[in-house]
Amino acid sequence: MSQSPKPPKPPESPSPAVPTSTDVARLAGVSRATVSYVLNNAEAVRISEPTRRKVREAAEELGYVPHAAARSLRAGHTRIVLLPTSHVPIGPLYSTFLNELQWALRRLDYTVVQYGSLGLTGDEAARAWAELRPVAVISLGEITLSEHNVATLKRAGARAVITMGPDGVPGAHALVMDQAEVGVRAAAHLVDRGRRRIGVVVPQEEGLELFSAPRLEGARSVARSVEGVEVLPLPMAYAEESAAALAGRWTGLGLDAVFAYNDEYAMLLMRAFQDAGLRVPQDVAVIGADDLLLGRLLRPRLSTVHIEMPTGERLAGLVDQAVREPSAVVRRHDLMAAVAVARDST
Amino acid sequence: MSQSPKPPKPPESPSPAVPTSTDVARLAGVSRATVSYVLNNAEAVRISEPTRRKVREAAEELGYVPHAAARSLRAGHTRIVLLPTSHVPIGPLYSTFLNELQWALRRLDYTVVQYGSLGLTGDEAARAWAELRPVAVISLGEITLSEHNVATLKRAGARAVITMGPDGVPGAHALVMDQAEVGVRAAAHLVDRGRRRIGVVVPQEEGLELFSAPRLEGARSVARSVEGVEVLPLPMAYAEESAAALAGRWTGLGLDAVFAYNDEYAMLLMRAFQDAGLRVPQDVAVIGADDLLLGRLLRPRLSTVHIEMPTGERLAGLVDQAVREPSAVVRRHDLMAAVAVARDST
DNA sequence: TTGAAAGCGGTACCAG
DNA sequence: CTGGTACCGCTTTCAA
Repeated sequence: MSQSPKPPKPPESPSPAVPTSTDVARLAGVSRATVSYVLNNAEAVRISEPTRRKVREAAEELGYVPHAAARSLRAGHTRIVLLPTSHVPIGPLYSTFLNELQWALRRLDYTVVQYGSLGLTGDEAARAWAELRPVAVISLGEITLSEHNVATLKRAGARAVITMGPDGVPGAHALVMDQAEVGVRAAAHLVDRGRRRIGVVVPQEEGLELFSAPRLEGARSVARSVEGVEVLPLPMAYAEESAAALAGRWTGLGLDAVFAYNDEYAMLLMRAFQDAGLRVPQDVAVIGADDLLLGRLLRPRLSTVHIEMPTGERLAGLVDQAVREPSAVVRRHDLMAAVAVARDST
Repeated sequence: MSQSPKPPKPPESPSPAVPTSTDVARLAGVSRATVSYVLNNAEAVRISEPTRRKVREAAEELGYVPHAAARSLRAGHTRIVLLPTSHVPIGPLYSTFLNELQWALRRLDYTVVQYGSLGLTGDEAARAWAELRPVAVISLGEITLSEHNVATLKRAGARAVITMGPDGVPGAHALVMDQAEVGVRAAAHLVDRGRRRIGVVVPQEEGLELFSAPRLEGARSVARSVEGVEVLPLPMAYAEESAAALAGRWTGLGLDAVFAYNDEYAMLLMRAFQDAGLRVPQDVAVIGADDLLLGRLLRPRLSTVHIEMPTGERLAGLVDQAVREPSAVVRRHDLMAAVAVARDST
C-alpha cells in the first residue's frame, strides 16, 4: 500500500513508535537476551534480583508489550484456533454453543480467529486459513473440506483439524453431530402419534441447508422404513406472510402433520394455522426442534425435539487434547443426542 | 513447551515440514527475492514470463502458503481487527449485528479475532490485545477502557479504537448506541397510554447490565420528568418459574404497566400474567424491546421498542475509513435509533 | 550471571 | 531482469 514517503524516524514524534525489547534492554542497561529471560520468567537461567527489577521497571515505564507475531514466528507455531463462521444467524442453540466454545478456548489460552469464508472453495479456504498457521481448525461445515485440504492445513502446522457433521473427512477428527437424527426423532414421534402424511418445513433462507437438508433426510428415512408414511418438503421463509401463505394452501396438501425445521419456524407456522382456522393438534400436528424456552409460551404448548449439545468446555478440551497429542486421541466422537419432547401440539 | 528431542530434519519424514519461500526458490532455481516478486505480482519489477511460470509451478507443486505472521512482522502492521466478545448470549439483535460486522470486515480483507476477556481489568485486557498488534479494536463495552488503555493500544499500532455505548473515551472513536433511549421510548409510550406506576424488568442473568442498566435509567428519567410517574425495578430471570413468581406477587405491587427489558422477557412475563388470570393490557400493559418477529405471535400482540441498528457493512466501512485515515474522520457517530411500536399489549 | 549472535519467513532496497 | 542482503521482533543456544 502506498506509504507516504516520510522519514523513518521523526525524532520526538507525538506517538513514539511501539517499544521493542531492544528499547527495554537499552533503558535497563542490559542485553535483549536478559530482557527476554526476565519477562518470561525463564527457569533455566538465574538472573540476579536487581537486574530483574531493573528490567521490569524499564518495561513498565515504556509500556512494553511483546509482539505476538514475532514470538510465534520464532517459536515455530501459534496458538491460533481457526473457527470458520457461517454467514447466516444459525439460531440460539448454536450461537450459544459457539460462544461457549470461544470462551473455553480462550481460557485454555488459545487465540480464536473467526474466519468468514463466504464464496470460497475448499481449496481457497484451506490456503487462506493455512496462512495463519493455526494450531487447530474447527470447521462446522460451511466449507466442505477434502482430504487434500486437510493435508494442506496439517502441513501448515495444524495439529488438529476438526469437522462436525455426519461424515468424516480422512485425516480429520470427526465430531459427529448428525442433524439427520433430529429429523428422525421428529418424524418418528409424529408417526407414533398416528400421523401418516408429514410435511417438513425447509427454510428458504440461504445457508441453512447445512441443517435443514439432513433434518429433512432424517424424516424421509423414517418414511422409507414405515409403510404408508409420506414426507413432503415445504419451502417457507422466516416471515409471517410466508407462514400465512403456507397455512392458506394447507388443506389442499392433504397433510396431517408438520415438522417445522425448528421451534421458531414452528411457532410462526402454528400461529398461521390458528389464524387460518385450523386446529392444532386435531387438524394438524406441529413439532419443532431445539426446545426453545419461547416455544412453551404458545397455546397449545409446542412439541419439539430437544437437542443435547456438548458444552463448549467439552469440545475445547477435546481440541486441546488433540493439539497436545495428535496421535493419541480418539478421532471420532458422538456429541449430539436428540430426543422428542411431547407437549400439546402433537 | 517441552519439545521431544527429535533430530531437526528426519530425511523423508511423513509430513515434510511446511514449505517456505526458500524451498520454492530452490525448486524453481531462482532467488527468494524473485519468488516474492512473482507471487505478489510486484508492479515495480519486471520479471520474465518463463521465470514467473517456473516460480508459480514450483509454488503449486510444493503447496506453498505464505506465512502471515512473517509477512506482517516485516510489513510492520497487521490487518487484525480485535473484537472483544461478551460471555453471555446477547440476544438475536446484537448477535446478528456482530455476525454481519464480522462478515463485512472479512470482505474488506481484515482478519477478525474474537477475544474473550472475562475477568480482565482494562489494563490487562489492553495489554493482552496489544500483543496481537491489531490495526483496530472494536470494544462493545464488556471491558471499560480508560484513556490510558486506549493510548496503549494506539502505541501498539491500533489506528482505530472504537467504543460503543453512551460515553466516549478520550482518544477513541465513539459509536453512540445509547440503550437509555430504549428505556425512554418504552416508558414514554406507557405514560402516553395513561399508565403511571411502571415496573421495569431487570434480568438477573449476569453480563446483561451493559444493556439493562441504561434501559432502566432511561425509564427513570421519564419518571423524573413527568409528575406522578413512578418506576420500580423488577429482577427476573429468563425462566418460566421466575416469570410465574413475579406474576404471582404482581397485584401486591400496585403497578399498572411493565417494560420487560426485551421481547423475550416480555413474552415470558405476559404468558405468566395470563396464566395468573391477569388481563393484558387491561390489568397490566406490557411492552418489550428489540421488535422480534416472535413477539407478534402471542395474543395480544406484543408492543415493543423497535431498535434501528446500523448494518454491519456500515460499521465496517467506518472502521476501514478510520484505519485508512485516522485523523480525517468523524470521531463520533450516532448509530442507533429507537422507536416505540404500539401493538395490542399496551 | 550476562551478552553476542543465529535464526524464524518474508519483503524490498540496491547492485549487477 | 535477477540476486544478494539487511532488516522486522523475539527466543535460545553457546561462550565468556
